[in-house]
Amino acid sequence: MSKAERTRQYIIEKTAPIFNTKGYAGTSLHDMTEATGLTKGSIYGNFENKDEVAVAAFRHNAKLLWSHIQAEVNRNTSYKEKLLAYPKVYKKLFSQPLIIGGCPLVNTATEADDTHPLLRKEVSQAMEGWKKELVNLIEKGIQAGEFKEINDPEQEALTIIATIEGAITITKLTGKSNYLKKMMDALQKQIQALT
Amino acid sequence: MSKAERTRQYIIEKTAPIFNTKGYAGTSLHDMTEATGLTKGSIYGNFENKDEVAVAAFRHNAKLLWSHIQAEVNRNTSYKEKLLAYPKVYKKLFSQPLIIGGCPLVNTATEADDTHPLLRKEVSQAMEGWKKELVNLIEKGIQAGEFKEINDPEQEALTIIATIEGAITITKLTGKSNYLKKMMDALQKQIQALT
DNA sequence: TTAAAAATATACCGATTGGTATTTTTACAA
DNA sequence: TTGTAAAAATACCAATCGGTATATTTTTAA
Repeated sequence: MSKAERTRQYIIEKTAPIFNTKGYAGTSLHDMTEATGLTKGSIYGNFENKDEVAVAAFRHNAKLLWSHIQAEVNRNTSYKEKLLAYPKVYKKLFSQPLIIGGCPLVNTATEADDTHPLLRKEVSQAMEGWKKELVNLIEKGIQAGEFKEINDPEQEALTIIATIEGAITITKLTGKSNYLKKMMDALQKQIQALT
Repeated sequence: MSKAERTRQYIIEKTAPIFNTKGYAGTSLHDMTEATGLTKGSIYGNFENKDEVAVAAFRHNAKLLWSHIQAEVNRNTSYKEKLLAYPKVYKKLFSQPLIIGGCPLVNTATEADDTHPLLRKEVSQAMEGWKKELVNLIEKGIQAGEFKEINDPEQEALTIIATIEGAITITKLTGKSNYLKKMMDALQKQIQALT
């Protein structure tokens, strides 16, 4: 890895938490130089502009969260247990944050949808990927005879995502971790009901 | 209503949609003068600072949404139908937006949680109020014999809110209105299951 | 109708914004 | 070890940021 590649990675890692907490519009170049200890010249030597850093930072955050979830999903063999990995992971995610500032999908989605087409597309693709993964787990679960017949696996997948995303929003806002627990418990029951 | 009071109201009404789409950090004084046709001097003659306008704008948006929902809730007499008013209203809210920029609760919550204590408190109170209202409807429904015994009405209320908030986020992000329909259909089924 | 008060506009402030041209330093291959 | 290319720092830019003191206009009550 060349010096430039290392610096690029370093900038992404240091700025990613800031973009996730302050948002795209709320994060300034000054925030970025402060977090990295580098100068503007250095940052702009490695990135075209703020946009490019923001997109890279989002990808970094999303990848971090995704691999963390996948590790828990892959730990289980049954499709039911694989699905249950989601509420299990998210239940811990508030008290033991993997990524500071909350879920990058929710944060970036709400800010970028009206204002930042590039970032929006990025988040949208991640969201669709997540949905696809859940639909896949549900369909495989049906084929394996674990789940009963479900007319619309996509509906089920979307509802699971919505509950998780909504739960994170509510919990971060109110600061009440028992709210998160209650909602993830409800989600567990919902998944149990698929069998 | 004095001239000042009318202007104050005018500023709130004109800036509220902008704050809801661009966010607090993303809305500039220039945006505000442009939307109102007024000058900075005029705005600052009626408001202390940008914060005060932002809070007033949020309250305006939240009130607009709330009264719209309550109108639909109050149209029904049974508690089940009152609860079903929520998915019914939100199903329409994407194609026929009442407030441009989406749900002010989600938008403001995700931006303000880490950055704007004043606004955060405001949104948090609105969220708790919504939860309280749902818990109330569920408990009354149990008392009236419409719903079966539910150990934790708060859990049910929180999950309903999470599903709605998550659904809005996903739909606004992807732009797919059939996603919203599917999730609200699922929510309807969930409410039906309470009986 | 008029004069004081209230509301609005004008003109300005320093600080910060994102971004860049140029110089200096550092990395690295020969 | 040294020369050169790459990377980083410095110094700067115009534009915009939120905010304010002051001047002007418009309400509004007498």
